[in-house]
Amino acid sequence: MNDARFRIAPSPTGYFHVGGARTALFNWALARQLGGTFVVRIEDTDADRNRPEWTEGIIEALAWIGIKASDPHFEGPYLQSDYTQQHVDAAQQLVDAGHAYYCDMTTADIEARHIANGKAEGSQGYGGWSRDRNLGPGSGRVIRFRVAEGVTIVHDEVRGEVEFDNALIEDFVLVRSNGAPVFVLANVVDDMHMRITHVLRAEEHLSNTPKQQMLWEALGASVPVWAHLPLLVNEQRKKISKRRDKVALEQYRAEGYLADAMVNYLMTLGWTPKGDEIQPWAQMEADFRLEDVHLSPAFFDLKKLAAFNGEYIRMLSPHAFLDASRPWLPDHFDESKFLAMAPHIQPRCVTLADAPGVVDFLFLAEPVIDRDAWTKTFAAEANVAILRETLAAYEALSDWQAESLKSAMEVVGAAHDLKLGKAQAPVRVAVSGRTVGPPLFEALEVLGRDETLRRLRNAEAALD
RNA sequence: GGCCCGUUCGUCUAGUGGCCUAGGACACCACCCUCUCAAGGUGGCGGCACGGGUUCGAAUCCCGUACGGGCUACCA
Repeated sequence: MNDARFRIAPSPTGYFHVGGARTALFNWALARQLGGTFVVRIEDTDADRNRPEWTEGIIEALAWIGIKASDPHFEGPYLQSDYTQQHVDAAQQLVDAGHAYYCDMTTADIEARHIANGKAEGSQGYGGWSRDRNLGPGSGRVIRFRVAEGVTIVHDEVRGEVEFDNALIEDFVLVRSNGAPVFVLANVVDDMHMRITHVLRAEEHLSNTPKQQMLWEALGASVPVWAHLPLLVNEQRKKISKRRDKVALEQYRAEGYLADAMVNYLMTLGWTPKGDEIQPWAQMEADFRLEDVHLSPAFFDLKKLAAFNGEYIRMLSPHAFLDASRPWLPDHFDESKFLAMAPHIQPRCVTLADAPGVVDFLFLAEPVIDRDAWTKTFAAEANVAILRETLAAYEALSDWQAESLKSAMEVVGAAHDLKLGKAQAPVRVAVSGRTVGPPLFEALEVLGRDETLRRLRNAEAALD
């Protein structure tokens, strides 16, 4: 394990954001590729958003996408709230060194001062009015950072050099009047204490990077490698958010997306795998480079995700497919039947949740009849006749193989001058209740002679 | 409003001055295959935001404009 240390710093919100998952994956790929460490720090300083079980949820979500707490490269989770004293101490250190000062002005005071200075109501920015008042600690007082003059240049591994004019950065709050440290401070102090060397995070943080860089320097440390990743946006080109979009990783999992498909798709958001875009994790982990990360936002495209998922479902072995599908399957069913049909089910699924719909008729005591399909199919007299004739032919069949079932039906169809495509319809509806489904004769073979004949007789009786 | 970032087919992208008549994938359309539906195969549709430079030559470099987004809290 070398000195390269990466981190993700999610705030506990009750779910794990797909954007956070993408950031985690990029960090994880690099940490492992470089032989470094990936640390997880839960940023729970906002007391309103803090539930112990949410941390567990984050760890579980990470494990699902392959970031296992048991991996030697994994470290944590740490809770930011455990380090509050360090944050406060750092703020005091900054005050002592003259990099920060106390201020007793409230938001209303600042607003009033703006108006008194002839500025418009709602004017923004704090004028550094308490800078030289030499206030000491006291109730209702915050600690603000004294922003020096000049410019701050952020060296970003993906965006190059980004320059910020310090004059445009107000003396920001480090510690609230209630004594609670603010995000920028806590984030930097923790990163320093955890010896973080690489900060890869979403682009939304680029704007407060100069503030953080000033803190690193004022605290006497050398800044980490910065890398701001392109935002994940929706069709409106806005940052995907809980309010507007489906962002919970857990929800995709619950809907039947495979972890491998999700991981592969997430990796393509802001980076392009070498060669085919469908790639095993090990390959992407080896190929990932910060310099290849894209600059423009990535649209989180559900259709593309679905395509990836379908692709991954088709790659599964029958047994792996069965295991993955279990949560969506009935409590009791004939696994050998499912396994026999698996190669026919897989190409018909976009998510694992689609699996039961394709083959449930094989396991149910009675097929669920789609009334429209039934009515439409048997409105044709010929179809009723075909059903009867097929039943008779099947009763007389000496074996029960897909090939024989197919041949027998071809004979019946030919008598009506119909191709198989048309002739199979009434039997499919009678047995499965639907007009669409897996290959019929293979399904009948799996369903078995007795059950098939029983359903055909039931259908015949229902038509009388 | 200010600051910052970005801009190649509908979407994700390849492309780092000549290999570009701009390649691939998803989506869409057509055809083929086919027992339905899928899957698969073949083909098609479709793009360098705009305007100026630089250069023998620009999607690639520079400037401007437009558009989109992010940030602008005693949220994280």
